[in-house]
Amino acid sequence: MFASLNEQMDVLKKGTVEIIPEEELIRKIEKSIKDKKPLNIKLGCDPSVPDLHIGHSVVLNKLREFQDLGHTAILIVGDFTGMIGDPSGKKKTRPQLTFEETREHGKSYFEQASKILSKEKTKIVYNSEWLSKINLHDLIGILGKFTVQRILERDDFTNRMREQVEISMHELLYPIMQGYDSYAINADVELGGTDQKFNNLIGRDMQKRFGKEQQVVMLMPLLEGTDGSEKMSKSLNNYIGISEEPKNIFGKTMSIPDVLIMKYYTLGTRLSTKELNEIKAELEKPETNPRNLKRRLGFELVKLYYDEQTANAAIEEFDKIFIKKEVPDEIPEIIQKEKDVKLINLITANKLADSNAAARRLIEQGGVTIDGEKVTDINFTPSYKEDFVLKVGKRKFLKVKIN
RNA sequence: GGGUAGGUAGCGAAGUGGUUAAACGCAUCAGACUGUAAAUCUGACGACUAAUGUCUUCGGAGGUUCGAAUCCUUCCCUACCCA
Repeated sequence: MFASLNEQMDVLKKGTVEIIPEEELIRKIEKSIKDKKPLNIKLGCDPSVPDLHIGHSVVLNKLREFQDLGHTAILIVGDFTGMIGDPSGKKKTRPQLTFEETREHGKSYFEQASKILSKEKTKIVYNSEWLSKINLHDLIGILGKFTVQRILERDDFTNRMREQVEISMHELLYPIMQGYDSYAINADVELGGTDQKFNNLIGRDMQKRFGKEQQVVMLMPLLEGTDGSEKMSKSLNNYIGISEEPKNIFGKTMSIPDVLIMKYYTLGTRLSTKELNEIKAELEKPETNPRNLKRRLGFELVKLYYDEQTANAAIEEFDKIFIKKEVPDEIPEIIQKEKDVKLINLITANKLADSNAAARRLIEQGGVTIDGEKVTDINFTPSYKEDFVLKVGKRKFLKVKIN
């Protein structure tokens, strides 16, 4: 029923940065094959994030691969820890969420994650189940097993100390609580991004200190966003959301720098090692135009979250707008009744620009066309005699109908 | 509780009485080019206005002044040192 050790390790090591310790994972898998018992794979999800993006998909894809190998995914919704906020990679204290908010986000996280995970093989638990039951007495017992130095060791805290940025008391507890989760659910393996190394290792410590078998920590790389430098995140607006419209998933993929193509293939899709090697070879050929591989990447991503047909349609639309510079098939329409509205006001009223000043700037800079004709007069008023297509900037279209 | 340094546009960071809607960098947007929402180059980047111009903004509130991000009073917030 389980794949062989080598097959499993091949899949699991794909794209993975670090396995701590690898021998222990091998041992666990051997034992699982022998006893026909799946491993518990823990993934903590952060309910402060309402929308999942390709960056989150990196660990989720790995978790899916574990599932495909027969193991059990345990998704821990950090509804309790979410009230603290993970200090990982943060320069500031996070805003604290209420319990209700974390619950809601947790639900939506699971719904979105289901696009990647196999629902039947996913156990979903909320860490408030056990964390809310810990009283101060228990907490003192747990805290006594760790030292201040051990907690302050982590980079984020060290940096914040150095840069004189505040650290709130409750943030120190975050790794402890997350580590306690591993103990509570008997995790065999904990998956996480490399920024989770510290937290995940505390989980290992925690299990050891309470006399349990220790989890193996598996770390996945962090995926850079479409800007090519920063980690993908919603706040930096360099993300590709997995629930976004197909044309946006595709378009945003086309905007990643060429150097990231291979990384996105490896971490964002679930192509096999063999397929990845083929793409890599192709990419390295001097006669290859990277654009074509980026197109295929965009196709694969849309296919993953929608289907093949939608993916093809997304390519077509992209070509139409950006290569042939034509008008897409489906664009928003309005019916314009008033006849003496100036173009500037028409643009602002339909939210194609934030303010009249912005609309004026767009016209001045040559970013506005009517039926393909560039408009440069900022005082222009359309005649409103027949329907026309208004294009503002690179990708905002509006069909104005006269009734 | 005492002391010190701070809080400036989406972010970072200049500016310490008037030519400051506020340098510069990043981000963003537009144009040119192309292999594309890549790269590069050019430009724009508070709001209203056809324009001259007007209004709002430098943690909050009040004040001094012809004139304040800049001076005074008071309040709020943060870091560091001492206790």
